[in-house]
Amino acid sequence: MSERAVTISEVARHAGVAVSTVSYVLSGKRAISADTRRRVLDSVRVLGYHPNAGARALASKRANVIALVLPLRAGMHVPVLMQFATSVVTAARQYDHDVLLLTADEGSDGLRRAAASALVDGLVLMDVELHDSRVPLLKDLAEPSVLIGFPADSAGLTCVDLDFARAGALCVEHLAERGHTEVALLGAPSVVYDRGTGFARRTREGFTAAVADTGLKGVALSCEENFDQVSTVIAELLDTRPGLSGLVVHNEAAVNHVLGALRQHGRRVPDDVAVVAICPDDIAERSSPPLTSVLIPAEEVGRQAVRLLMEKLEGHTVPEDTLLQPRLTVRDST
Amino acid sequence: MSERAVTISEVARHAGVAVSTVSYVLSGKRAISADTRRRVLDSVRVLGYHPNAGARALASKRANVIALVLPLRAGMHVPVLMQFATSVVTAARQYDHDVLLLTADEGSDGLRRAAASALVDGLVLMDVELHDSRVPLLKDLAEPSVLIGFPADSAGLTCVDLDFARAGALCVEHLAERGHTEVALLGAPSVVYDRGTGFARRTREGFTAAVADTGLKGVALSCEENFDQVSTVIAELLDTRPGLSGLVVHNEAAVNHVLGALRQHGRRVPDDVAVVAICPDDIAERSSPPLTSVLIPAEEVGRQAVRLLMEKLEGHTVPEDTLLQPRLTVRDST
DNA sequence: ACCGATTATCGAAGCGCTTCGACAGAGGCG
DNA sequence: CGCCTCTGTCGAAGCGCTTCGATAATCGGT
Repeated sequence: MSERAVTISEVARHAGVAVSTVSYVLSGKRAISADTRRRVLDSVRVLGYHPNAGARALASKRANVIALVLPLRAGMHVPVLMQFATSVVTAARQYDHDVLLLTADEGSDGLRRAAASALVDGLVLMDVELHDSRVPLLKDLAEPSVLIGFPADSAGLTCVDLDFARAGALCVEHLAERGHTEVALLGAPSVVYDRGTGFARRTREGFTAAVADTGLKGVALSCEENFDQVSTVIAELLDTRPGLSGLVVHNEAAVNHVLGALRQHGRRVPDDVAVVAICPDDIAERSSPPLTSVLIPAEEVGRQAVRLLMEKLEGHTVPEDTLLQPRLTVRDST
Repeated sequence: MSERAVTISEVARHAGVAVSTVSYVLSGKRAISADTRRRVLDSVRVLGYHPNAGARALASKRANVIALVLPLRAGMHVPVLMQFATSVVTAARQYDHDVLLLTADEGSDGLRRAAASALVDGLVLMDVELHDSRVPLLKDLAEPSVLIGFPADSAGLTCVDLDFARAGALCVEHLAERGHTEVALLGAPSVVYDRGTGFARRTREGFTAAVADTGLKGVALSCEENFDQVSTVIAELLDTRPGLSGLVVHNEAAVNHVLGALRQHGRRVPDDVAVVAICPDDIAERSSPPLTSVLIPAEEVGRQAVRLLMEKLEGHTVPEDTLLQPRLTVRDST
């Protein structure tokens, strides 16, 4: 156990200056002579001074903490969510902010509490539904917020996400270029569509529209996450659609089951059936064969979300919608 | 955007009492007449008062926030980590605390900063290695901490975890009871063992000891997480050990690959090979066939970690080691 | 050599809360 | 009835920091 915490006044005394001078050295909000600055910084180092977060928050009305609101809903792929979360934390630290983790079980009250108590300066919300109960609250809060994902009506909100519609279309276009004429989308579990989760629906819309545009035959299905169900769906698909030769899989948990089921049914990838996935690179690379895929740029999304939030905290206005363009990486499955 | 935040003095004025009286009503630290209490609570409700977290932290020297230190290392199964994290958050809220999320990229400095600035009152560390660089720092900090997992030398620390050695043994004993005479452990990726992650090694030790105790033949292998490598390992195993009929799998990401590989090699589960997994119930239940398994009681571990931390924050002494007993659920794979 | 502008620093007033000691008033006891 | 003990409430003193306005020192221009 170490001794009592060092305060700013001890630093001031040690450096032979006023408390306010130390504060200005640390914040850089007023000009300070090089000599004084050095003396102060030396004292800070020698004494091991760390500003008290509570005092700072009280005096400056800025906690330097943002909330990350992360409900963990059924059917969501947790590793991807954690990629977002990690990049939010990393980005926040670059702006000298910390991250408070809020989960689902308090519901919207958690947001209200954290905001009203000035625990946090702003909010990043993940796993946004089309009709998300947290959204009305956001407009009520004094604190700025950024959503990762789009609700049905995003007017007045700041939202960031991969352009999933475009991603879905991109997969279809790739298969079309490879000469496939009949394709299928295996999407999220049905519960995710039912809940109205934006990204799942938008991928499906992009897929469907692109199928129409390119003149292919195509069908979009939901896809559960256990092997037997995947195997059944694949069997049916192969059975009822003999012309089918291209598969788009937008379901991280099921993607390996899909490959397993194709193997089980004697289909080779990519010779008999081509597969494009929308999933993180590590999953695509680790599959057998490695999958052609559109990755979800979680790191970039998280970083942008934080950047936008920081802009809003500065009082700047920011674009409402930020859609990141998907990129397709060709591997061995198409 | 809502109006300026309500302060305690506005509540006091509204209720016709002193500021300190409001404080005592809210904290319950002094006796207050029923009548006054009611008036104050009414005013709190009417005005929508939320105490300012910074001011409270400054005056009381308690931030009511704990840090959750969660490095996301390669080879760790993220959904399981998130189960821990979620239960830590939920449990913390029950003690009226919030959770600050710290990740790896700041290293130990993040801990030091959060602790020294009084941002947090205590720490919960996850993903502990046998020789964890964060551990020496902990003994230096004034703030109490609890580890989820055990380092090599846990003396002076408070640690909670599933008794993985016992879990490994339990799986072997179950297979022995079922009459199997030759078994294998498929464990974590080799990088996890190399890093010296406690839970992987302890499971292996428990497995090995139990194999010796029960007089079975057995081998413990590490296990990578892509299908081809799993398939190769399984093939070798079946080839070189014709008597092998029991498998213990301690690798959430590989467990489905193991089943796929057995299927590929024409082995039926459980008729030809019995499989016991150490993994969350949802994975075990969703597999085909549903797996006999020992689950990792993430919710319980997280809850205990928080409970112990809160005890320490109260100044109580707590046991150094808390090992939760594993329980095996029999399903269709053995 | 003097004046106004500029630069560097200081002191003090809060930020909103908790907590300590003080103190009225009520109640119990001899 | 006086004294003492509780109860319930109040006022004030911080907690450690930021920020505002004031002031002293410095400087260039004439």
